[in-house]
Amino acid sequence: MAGLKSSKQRDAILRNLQGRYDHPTAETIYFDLKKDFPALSLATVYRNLKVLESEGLIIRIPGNDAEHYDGNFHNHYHLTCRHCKNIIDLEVNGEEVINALPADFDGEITSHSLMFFGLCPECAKH
Amino acid sequence: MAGLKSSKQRDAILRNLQGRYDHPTAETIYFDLKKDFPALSLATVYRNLKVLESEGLIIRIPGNDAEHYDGNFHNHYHLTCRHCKNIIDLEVNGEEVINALPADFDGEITSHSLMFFGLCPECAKH
DNA sequence: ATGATAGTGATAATCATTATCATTATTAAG
DNA sequence: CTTAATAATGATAATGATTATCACTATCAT
Repeated sequence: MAGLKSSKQRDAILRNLQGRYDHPTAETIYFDLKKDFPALSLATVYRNLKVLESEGLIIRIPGNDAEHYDGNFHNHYHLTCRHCKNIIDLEVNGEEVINALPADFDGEITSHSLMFFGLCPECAKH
Repeated sequence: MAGLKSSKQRDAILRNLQGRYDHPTAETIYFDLKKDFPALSLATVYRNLKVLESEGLIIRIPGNDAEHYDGNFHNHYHLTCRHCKNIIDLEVNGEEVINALPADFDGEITSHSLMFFGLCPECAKH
């Protein structure tokens, strides 16, 4: 990888993200890792989230307030619930999403992110 | 509409957004409307973009830096180009996107936004 | 071992977005 | 046509997430 040296902090951030199924913000990860790395700096978390994202190891989910991150993106289809404001994972047939693109599109697609808006099953019950 | 009074500024913001096919930020709209409303405040633009969005008249496209807005969303499928950083519209078969949802999903979907990442046709040519 | 360079922690700086507030515009009712 | 209620505005201060900076440390190829 182009000019990247390994770092315990970066590894820990990636492992943290891969070991959970919610979509934390930089700050959430920061407080979480403070237990293992008391000297950890918030700036380091932000820095490495950017690096990990550009390496394609995690994805960024733009939220209303802060950026959220996801380290388990075999599927990255999300629903933001307008009631409880949570961002939940959705199972989606990715094949069909790709097929929705016109055949003559001549750009280059490396990934995609499908975001649904509405109510999560929990809130839909009222 | 619940407790909304009409305002020239809000109308102008909506018309501006509907009359263009790029995806401007609040600031871009602000400078654009300054010509017609010299006294316009940036806060007014931000305020009304929020109102218009919650009324479902425009959509918000989270960008890398600032929020972008779109007033022509018969389709709201976008590609963010990793090279030129532009956000361009894509023609997409929305039917197939909806079909990608599992039949037994019991939440409620009101809208969706499909974002592709990669290179726009222009940048793909190098 | 060592030199080159990427990474870190601390903190200041940035800057998009919000909140506040006195004033003005809009609207419905008398 | 007043008037009272309240939403909207413009100006600006405040907020808060993200970045930049910098002195120092860790990593790694040679």
